Amino acid sequence: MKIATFNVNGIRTRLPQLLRWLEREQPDVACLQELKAADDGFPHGEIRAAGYGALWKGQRAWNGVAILARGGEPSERRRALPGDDTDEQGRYLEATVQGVVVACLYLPNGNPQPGPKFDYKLAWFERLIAHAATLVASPQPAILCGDFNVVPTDADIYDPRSWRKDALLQPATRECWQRLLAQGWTDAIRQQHPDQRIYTFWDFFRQHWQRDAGLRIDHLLPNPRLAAALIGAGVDRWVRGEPHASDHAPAWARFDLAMLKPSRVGNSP
DNA sequence: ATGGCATATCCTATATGA
Repeated sequence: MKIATFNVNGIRTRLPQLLRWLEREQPDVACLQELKAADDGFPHGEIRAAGYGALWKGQRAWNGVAILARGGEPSERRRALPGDDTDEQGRYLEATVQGVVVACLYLPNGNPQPGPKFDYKLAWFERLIAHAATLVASPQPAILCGDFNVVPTDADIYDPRSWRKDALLQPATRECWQRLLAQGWTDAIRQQHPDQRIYTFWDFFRQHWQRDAGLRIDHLLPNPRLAAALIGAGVDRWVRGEPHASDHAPAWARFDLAMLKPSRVGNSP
């Protein structure tokens, strides 16, 4: 089972690129972020025609997340993080696909920092950590994937010097990331490639893509039960080099679900 | 400190992104 995450940066503008990627890479699950479209602007017909069932939480102009499932329909579990009923932003969606709990998230950017946007980022992160605690120890396989807007270490960026004040590299941001992983989540790409420079985002400025000056901010975190079946991870870099590309490339992890022993939950004793 | 580019909408101007 190949699970992928892709910040499309506008799903209507990016639809041709998205469909080409789905056709070529055939992910079983695709978590999308930054739809930048309201619910009724989601191109459900085209995505269904490409062979994918979909759940989405839209928002006009900004944010917005979706979960696509190849050859089936994701089964919805939640449409927002718990912990703040006043938070209207479309940044979280959770569903079950083929028995795997898939959380699609778009963590706030947080710039400029310090300031209210950075406060919102950290508060959102705390809500994620609290909710993730309920998923990590589950006997059910689960995975958190999305645009975390976190550069975990200085090995995850081409050169940290000009980014030191950025919200993505702040010690407080990285401390939240460490605390999340300490629950037992596995950073799939880093686990599979401990020493490689791997990026998922290259901004549109200063020829950063052409110079491979990127950041690793899109992540896939399986819980211990699912991590036992992890057999590969990577980034579909070719997508970033396409005409009219998003500034992110899709990241993915592959699991051999046959490796999982039967769960005690939902099975006869 | 600013801007480089790209996307969105209240679209020839402004907010947001990372």
